[in-house]
Amino acid sequence: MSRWPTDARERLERAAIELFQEQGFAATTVPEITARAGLTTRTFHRHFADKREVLYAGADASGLATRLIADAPAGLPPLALIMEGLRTVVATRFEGRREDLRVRREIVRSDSGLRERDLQKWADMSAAIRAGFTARGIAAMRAALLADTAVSLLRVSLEEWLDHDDDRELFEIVRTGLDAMRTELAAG
Amino acid sequence: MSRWPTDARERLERAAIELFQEQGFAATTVPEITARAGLTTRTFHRHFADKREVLYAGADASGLATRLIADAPAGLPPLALIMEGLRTVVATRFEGRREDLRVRREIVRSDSGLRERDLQKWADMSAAIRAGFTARGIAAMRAALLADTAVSLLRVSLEEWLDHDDDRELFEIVRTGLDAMRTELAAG
DNA sequence: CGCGTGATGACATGCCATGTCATCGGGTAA
DNA sequence: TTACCCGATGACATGGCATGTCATCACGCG
Repeated sequence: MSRWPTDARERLERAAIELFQEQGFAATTVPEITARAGLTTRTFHRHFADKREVLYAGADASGLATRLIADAPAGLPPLALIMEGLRTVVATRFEGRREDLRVRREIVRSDSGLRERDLQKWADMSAAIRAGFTARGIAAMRAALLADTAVSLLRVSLEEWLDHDDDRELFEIVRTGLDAMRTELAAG
Repeated sequence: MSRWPTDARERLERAAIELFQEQGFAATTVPEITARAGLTTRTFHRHFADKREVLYAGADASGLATRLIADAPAGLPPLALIMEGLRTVVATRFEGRREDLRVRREIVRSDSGLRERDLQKWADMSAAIRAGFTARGIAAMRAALLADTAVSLLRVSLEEWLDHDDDRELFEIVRTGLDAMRTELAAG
């Protein structure tokens, strides 16, 4: 055992999300969070770069994307790789967490700073995918377009999934989105 | 004539960008900017919501996108509308400003907060396009995917254009990008 | 000629983020 | 066992951003 309970980070995270739900993100101060967690402000910023980052603790979709691309069979075409990757991401990070994700989405929507941070996280994921593709020898611009397409597909599908309450599976929506893009681009 | 020179906003903008180039964004304080412009901090925040926003004064690509979609002929297919819109945006906002845009890009790249703000601006543009499409009767998810595709095309092409120094025109790169996406999606 | 209006200045405040140093328990090696 | 190092936290201080509030003052309008 350590001198302090070892779950400081988790306590801060729980306290923060509770307070965000109770009072809103902007109305919650860092001292309030640390008071509820029994810690100090300085310690909060040792665990999280800023007040927004606490909402993304343990997310790291970029790391997962990097691994999935690196581990994919060499011959797999990029688009197939993307769909396989999205299937895994959906299964491990989204499926079964719909209510939790709705709560988080409401908090993010309520604050402009959080919306910007959210965009940054998606951009990080896109950058990771792009890097994975360039590492596989795909040209820069093609890799960037593929990465953006993958992220857009996932993000738009996620919104659709959270908006509605039917029992469509998220990945099914992703596949529908891909078909939509296909016909859109083929037609023009 | 007014009591004060009427160009307060422009003076602030010029002073800010000068200082950002001289010392960097983070190292420049709002009082420094206002001192150079001969104004006060409070006045700065009357013209710009925050220190980052000064870099996007008079940009408003979202407004342009909204107008372009609203004014487009009713029968025009979405993808054709996008390419026509991108041609206009490129011509009126980007073409001929390559060096200026490179300077701004360097400033944005240097600061994480600015990178997030930049993403927000692109997201605003995507939202404007999406709204324009839904107003034309296109279903929500299809509109969102189209909007993201348009913005991604523009953004990736812009990066390519700024990265290189040949005399390829920006819109030519956009067209190449569209072709790349087409073959990508058709192949898989 | 007096008054409203709009832009600015002056002042104060709350909070975020961060640098620095002290403290203290636990693990490690001699 | 003991002495020492390490890592996590507390305590304190500081700089800067963003914003609320009220006063000031020229201009134009009736």
